[in-house]
Amino acid sequence: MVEHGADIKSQLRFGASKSDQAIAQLLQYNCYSRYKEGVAFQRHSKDRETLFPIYMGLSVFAKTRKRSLVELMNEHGLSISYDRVLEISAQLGDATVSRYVEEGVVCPPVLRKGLFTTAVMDNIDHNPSATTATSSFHGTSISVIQHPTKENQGQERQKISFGPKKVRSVPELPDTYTNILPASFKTKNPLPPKCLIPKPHSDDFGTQIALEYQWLEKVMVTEEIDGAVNLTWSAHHASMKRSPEFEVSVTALLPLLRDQAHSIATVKHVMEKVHDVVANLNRGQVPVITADQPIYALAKQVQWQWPEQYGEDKYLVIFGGLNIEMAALKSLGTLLCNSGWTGALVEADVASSGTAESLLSAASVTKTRQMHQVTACSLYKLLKSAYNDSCADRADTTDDTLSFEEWCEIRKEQSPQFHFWHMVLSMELVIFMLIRSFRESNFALYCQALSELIPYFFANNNTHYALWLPIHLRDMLTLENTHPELAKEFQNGNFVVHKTNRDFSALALDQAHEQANAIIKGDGGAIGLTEDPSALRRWMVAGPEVSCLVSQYEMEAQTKEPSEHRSHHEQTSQAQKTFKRRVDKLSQTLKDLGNPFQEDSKDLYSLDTKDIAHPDSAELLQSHLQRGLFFC
DNA sequence: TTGTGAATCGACTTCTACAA
DNA sequence: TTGTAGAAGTCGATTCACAA
Repeated sequence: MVEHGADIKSQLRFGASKSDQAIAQLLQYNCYSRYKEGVAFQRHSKDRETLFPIYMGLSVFAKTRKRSLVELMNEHGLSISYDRVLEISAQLGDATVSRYVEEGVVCPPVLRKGLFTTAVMDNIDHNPSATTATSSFHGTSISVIQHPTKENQGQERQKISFGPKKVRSVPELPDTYTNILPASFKTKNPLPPKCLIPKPHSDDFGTQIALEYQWLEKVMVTEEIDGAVNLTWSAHHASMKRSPEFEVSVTALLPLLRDQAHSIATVKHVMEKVHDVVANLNRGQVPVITADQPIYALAKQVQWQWPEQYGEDKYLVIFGGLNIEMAALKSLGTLLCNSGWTGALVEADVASSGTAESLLSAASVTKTRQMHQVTACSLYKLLKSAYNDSCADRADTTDDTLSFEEWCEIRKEQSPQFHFWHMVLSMELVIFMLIRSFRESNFALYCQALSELIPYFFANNNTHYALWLPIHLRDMLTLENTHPELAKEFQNGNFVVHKTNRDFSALALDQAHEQANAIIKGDGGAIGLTEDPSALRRWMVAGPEVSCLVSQYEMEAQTKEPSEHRSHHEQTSQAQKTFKRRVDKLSQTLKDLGNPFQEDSKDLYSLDTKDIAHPDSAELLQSHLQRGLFFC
C-alpha cells in the first residue's frame, strides 16, 4: 500500500514487496508503547521488536562490528540498539557454550552428523606494523570441513535456542578445550616406521601431461579471440568438464586457541580435539588433519612418538596442498632468479618491475600462477618455432625427420640454455598438474604430480619440503592398504573443498582454511579484540551463529538470490583477451632478446643482461634433475 | 491494575597513572 | 616514549516504589 497506492486492484497486482514488509516492520518497531514526553530518547519495548530491525542490527554487527554504525541506524529507527545486538549475541554464545558443555565436545552447531569430516590446523599471527599498535596475536586456528554428497546430505543437528534469560557475556569455554597440557618428546627425533613404498602408475603421467600440452597447443594456434574460445589455463580445463559431481562443503571455524601452533603440546592437543569432533560427528571415521610444513613435521613426530594414541593406523596427517603449491612456485622462483625472466616480463610490459621481483618469491599465489601460465605458453611457442626451423634446415640436408621429443633430448645435450628453459617449462607444467588435481578433485593425479614434483625440491635444495613430502607421498600411496575407507573418500574427491557451485573451482583444504583466516584478520574480524578475552569469545562463539541468523532471514525474505552460475570466473572474453595479449607480448620480447631454444653456444646466460654464468653451473645443469631423482 | 520515573546493573569504552 | 592495568564513565534495559 505504501508503494503502490491504496486501491485494492494495485494491491492484488503487486502484492507485498520486500520494502513494504520492511516499512511495516519498522512502523511497528517505532511505535512506542510507553511514549514519554520531553525525554532525550524513547525506549523500545521488546514485545514490539520486529525481525527487520534485528536483522539490520545483527548483519551490520556481523560484517563490521562497528558500534557507531549500528547506533546511527538505531537513531534513525532502522535497527535495534548496539547493546541489544550485544545481548542477542551473548545469548546465542551462551546457548552455544551450554551445548558444548552438554555434549562434552567443542563442535559448532552448523556441522552435520554422518558426513566425512576433515580438519585443518594452522597458526594465526597478527603483527600490526604501526609503531603505536598495542596488540599482536599468535594463536592457533582450526577449521572443520565436511563433504556432503548427493546421496548423503548429513543429518542436521538440533538448532540452538535460548529463552528469555538475560545474559551479559559469553561464558568461558570448557577447560578441556582451552587448557593445553604440556608435552615433550622422550627421544630427540622420533623416526618413521619402515615400510615399502609403491610407485604411482607412470603411464597415467603421460596422459595427464598430454592434456597440458593440448592446452599449450591450443593457445599457440589460436589467433583471434571470439566469445566461445577458452584460452586461459583455468578456462580451458573448466570447459573440458572433467570434474565429478559435487556438493558444496560445510565449513566451520573452531574457537581460536591462544597458544602458538608450533609446539608439540599444541599439536597434540589439537589432534585430540579434532579426534573428539570427528568421533562426535561421524563415529568410526579415522580423523584427518591437514597442516603446513612445520606443523606437519611436528604432527608426524607426535604420531611416531605416541603410536598407541595417535599412530598412523589411528590418525591421518596430510600436507597442505596450497603450501606445496607455494613452495613449488618459490622453488621455481629460486631457479629463475638472475635468469632474466623478470627483466623479460618488465620489458614485455606484462608486469611492473616491483611485481616481477615479487613473483620470484611467490608473494601472491594467484599472480605468480598466472604469470607462469603466460610464460609456459610463450616458451612453448618459441620451442615449437625453434623445432619447425630446425626441421626446415634438416629437410635441406637429410630426408629423415626427428620427432619433437627426440629433438628436445638432443638439443638438451647440446645447449645448456635450451636445457634450462626446457626444465623451467617442464616444472611449470608439473605445478599446473598439481593445481589441476585440486581443481578437478582428482586424487590419482595429485599423487602423480607430487611424485613428479619431489625431485625438483631435492634438486633445488628445498630441504624441508624435500624431507617431508616423500613421507606424505608414502602415506597417500599406501592409503588403500592402511585406511581403505579414507582412500575411497579421497578418490571420490573429498581431499579438497568445494566452496561454490562453480566448475573447476575446488580448493586445497588449507587454502579454504586460509580464506577463513583472512576473515578473522579482515574488516570486522577478531583483530583488535584479541587482547580482550570476553570480546574475542563473543566473536568466535557467537559470530557464526549471528551470521546463521542473518542468512536465515535473508532466505526467508528472499533478499539474496542463490547464485546459479556454474562457469569458472575466468571464462569471460575479457580475461581471454588479456591472457592472449600477454602471451603475444612476452613471446615477442623473448624472441627479440634471442630465442633461448635456438641457442647453440655452450654458455648459460641471462636473457636480458646477457651475463654469462660460471661454466660449472652450465655443467651442473646437465645433471640437475638426475641428482634430484637420485635422492628420491 | 496500570503508568511513571528513579535506581540499579553490568558489559563495554575511554581515560589516567605508573613503570620500564 | 610506550605499554599496561585499573579506574571511571557511558548507556540501554530492567526493576521497583509509588501515584492515579
